[in-house]
Amino acid sequence: MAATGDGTVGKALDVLDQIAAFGRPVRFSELLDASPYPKATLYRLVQTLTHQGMLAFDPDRQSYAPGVRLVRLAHAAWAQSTLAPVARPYLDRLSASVGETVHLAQLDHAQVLYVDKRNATRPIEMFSQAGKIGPAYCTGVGKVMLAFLDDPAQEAALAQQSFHPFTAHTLRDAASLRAELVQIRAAGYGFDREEHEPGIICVALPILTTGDRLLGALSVTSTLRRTSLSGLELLVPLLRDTARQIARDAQDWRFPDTGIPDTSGAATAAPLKEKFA
Amino acid sequence: MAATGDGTVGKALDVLDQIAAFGRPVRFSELLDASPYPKATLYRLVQTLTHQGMLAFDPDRQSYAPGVRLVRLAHAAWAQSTLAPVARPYLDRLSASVGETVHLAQLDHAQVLYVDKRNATRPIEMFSQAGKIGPAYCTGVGKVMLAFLDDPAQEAALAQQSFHPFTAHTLRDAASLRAELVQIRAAGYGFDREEHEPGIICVALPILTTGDRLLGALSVTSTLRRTSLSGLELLVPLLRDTARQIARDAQDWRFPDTGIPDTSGAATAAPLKEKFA
DNA sequence: AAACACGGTTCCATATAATGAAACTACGGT
DNA sequence: ACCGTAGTTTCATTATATGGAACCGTGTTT
Repeated sequence: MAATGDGTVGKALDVLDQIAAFGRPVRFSELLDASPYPKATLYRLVQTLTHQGMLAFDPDRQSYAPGVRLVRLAHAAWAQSTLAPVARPYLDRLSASVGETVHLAQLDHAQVLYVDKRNATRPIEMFSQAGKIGPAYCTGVGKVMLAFLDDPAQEAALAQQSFHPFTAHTLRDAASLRAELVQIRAAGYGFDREEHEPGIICVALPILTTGDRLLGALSVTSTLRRTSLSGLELLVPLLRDTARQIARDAQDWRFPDTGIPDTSGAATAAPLKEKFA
Repeated sequence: MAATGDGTVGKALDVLDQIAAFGRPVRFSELLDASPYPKATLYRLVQTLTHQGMLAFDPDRQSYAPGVRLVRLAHAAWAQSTLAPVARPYLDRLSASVGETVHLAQLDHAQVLYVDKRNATRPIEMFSQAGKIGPAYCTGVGKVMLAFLDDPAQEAALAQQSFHPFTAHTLRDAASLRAELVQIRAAGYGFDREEHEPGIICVALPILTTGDRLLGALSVTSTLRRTSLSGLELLVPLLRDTARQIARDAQDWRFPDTGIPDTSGAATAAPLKEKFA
């Protein structure tokens, strides 16, 4: 984690992460126990974040949770900095044609970050699932993305995997994972062989630019009751097409007119430019 | 906007907001033009944010956009600090029974923040996703929420409305809005009469605690081609039930055991507690 | 009831980090 | 080679964050 180090802002964001990691509202003292910062400092950081709407304080429960301002900000992030908006129509199409759960993921801090998803039955596009993170070493999308990282990045990422044994099939160490990554790289796709949840399997492909830079990954998930690894493997050509199309669009992805000085209609850019005593 | 004022962190978050508001990647100089901060200061703020993953820098385009770390953080915020997780099953049920677009919203800085959504079975393409914000004075959920704010809060919120005339039906000023809010408060529900988009109408209800504290709002949206205001009005009883159920659940909403000292299994809380020279 | 412990909040002298004017560098154009 | 624009670094100054300790309010123990 490249975190702490950039002054006060870094510390504040640390605290924010820490609170988010709890996954539930936390009391100040709980935070303090787990924090490297002294009481008064932590207190002020939390105050500032709360005041800024990055944290929400529940007076009843006397506890802090990530605030709604994050949801607002994240929408912008999701719409601009993830593959989701580009990939959307392709995911829809893919989802319609395979009828199974489809995931779109990117790599973030050596972890899998799901940025979009299609359920077998119902299409829902937002971060009820998008925004969720998962382990890289035991998911289809995770392994595939690791496989297509360049060597230094891959090593760095491997070093950060926890290798928690979720199932009997979970890879146990960096060595076996490394071996599989080689295979994945050669094949161009990979599987999750019940490594994360028993009975759940998936096939995944990387989304690569023409220059082989890793953008993300795509997967179709199912259960052993419904299909098999070789069944999923039949989807590879379709997935490969989809991935390629997404990659192509992602490269073309230009945002409207950075030249024209934005004399459009409604409020787009922020006002600001006032004094700030 | 309660923003600027809390030191460096406040400024950094200002900048983040500003960038998010652009809605597209921005160059440093564009930012500078719209920023109250001097070059060097802004530069360092942006650097810090980028280094922290709150911003993403695209070297090709030489521009900044909100970063993926926000998506991760927002997932936690969405799951913990919005009505969405509580309301989910009720929205599903409502959506299934009315077959029209359903929105769940909360109020954030006098604006509407959509926190969840169900698409119509025959979807109409329009705005909105979770995390998206919208105006309060010309949407069903917005007006309904304003109506059930207590007086000082309502006045504060009214003062922040822009009254941009989206359509011929958009309310033009605080006076006419205030008049309608009184009616809405009396009726217990409100409409959007093509005030935001031509042809689009909706009926909305507040979600209130037993103590009449405003939690959020719920709406069903449709088009004039498919139904009418009186058609939508027929849904009010169903919506009222749904809103009440959500409110009830939201109040019961207790998070697991703030008492037990968390000696559970996997990695939940953050590590930290290391030195930070 | 007094003493205590605990979570939370405020103080204040000090250390540290942020500031911003100006100087500098890297490009792209001419 | 020259200029202009966009982005980056420097450095003395100033403002801000820091954190040990004291303080407050509330619930608990003796």
